[in-house]
Amino acid sequence: MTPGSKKTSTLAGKPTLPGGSARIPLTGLLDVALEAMLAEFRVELGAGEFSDIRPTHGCVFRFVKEDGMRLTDLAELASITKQSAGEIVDDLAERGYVKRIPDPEDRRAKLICLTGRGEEAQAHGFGLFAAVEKRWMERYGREKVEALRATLEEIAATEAPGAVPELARPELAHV
Amino acid sequence: MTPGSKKTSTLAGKPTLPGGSARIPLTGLLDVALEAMLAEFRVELGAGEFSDIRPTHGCVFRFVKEDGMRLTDLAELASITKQSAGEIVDDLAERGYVKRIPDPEDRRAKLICLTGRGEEAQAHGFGLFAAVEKRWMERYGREKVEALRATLEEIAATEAPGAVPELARPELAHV
DNA sequence: AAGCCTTGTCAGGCGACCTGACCAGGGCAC
DNA sequence: GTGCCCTGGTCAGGTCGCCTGACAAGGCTT
Repeated sequence: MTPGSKKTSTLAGKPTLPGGSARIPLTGLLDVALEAMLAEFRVELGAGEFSDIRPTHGCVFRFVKEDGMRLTDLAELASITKQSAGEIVDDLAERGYVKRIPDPEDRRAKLICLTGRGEEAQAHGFGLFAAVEKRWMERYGREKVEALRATLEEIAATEAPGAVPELARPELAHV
Repeated sequence: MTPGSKKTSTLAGKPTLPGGSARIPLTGLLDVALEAMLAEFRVELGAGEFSDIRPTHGCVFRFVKEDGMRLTDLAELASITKQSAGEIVDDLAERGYVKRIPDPEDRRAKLICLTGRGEEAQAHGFGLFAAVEKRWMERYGREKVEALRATLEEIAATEAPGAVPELARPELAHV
């Protein structure tokens, strides 16, 4: 395995305990699955038109609202400081994926919005994620992957309702 | 959500697509579940006797073999460079969790071994992981968590057989 | 208008990785 | 045996993604 294949969230698991009867911690399994999926995603993202998008940029595409969002709110959602968020947004702005427009309601604030190219990139990335998931259904069975998703959706809605808003509000799930 | 609650693997998901019908990428769900579990683990680890163990150290406890392991092999398993692995091992050695003993078969090499305290820490961490999983069974239902584990074990055995050796060799699973 | 919160930026620092260069020891070919 | 190349580990230096601290500009309350 090549270094640079992205860090594995450490402390995440441990194969065998001296006794021999050990189960691998669930965290280790989640980590392996996550990294494997992300690896496929990154390969495809890197091969396409939007290859200058780095993992760090993800928080913007992941959380920014359609009609723009303040830096402070973005930082809050992404669980990073506003300084870090600002840096990421700067970078994405230089690359033409987002722009800052003045917030009409507060002259201190700016709304971070995707540009046209930004929306293309978002849709592209989203499509890649869907493609990877489809491939995994073929690889492991549709039912298994769907059951996996269902359980994880329940967990995510409980553990991080802020990060997955529509799961926390079921009435929006069938729009 | 406080910054410092550990980075969320970015690029991992995105709630709603302009259209509205979006599914959150599986990566985003895996990420939320993983981070939530690790958060519980870290709180408990930080509260106990082994609070000086940092996430980075995990790769050692996760991968080191009972009878020792060469740095190069550890680095390979953990998907990091041997330089990075060396730094981590240094740190853990200063804290008394591992020691390097000369490899009898190759005078260039040293075997990285857990000390007594290291083994205690490993067992402790392992116990914490089991406790978190048990709590999740109570929270989400035993069957769901077990199904989750079963699917993830299959995925892990396929995607990263090296990192989860005994899953890749089913004959060892029932020792 | 005074004082106190916010919004976002500037400056500086740190941890966890990386690449490149290197030495000591091993494993051949000859 | 003596070159010669390969491998295990270390030293040096750099990058990236995040952090804390300090602060100016604008809003809100009294």
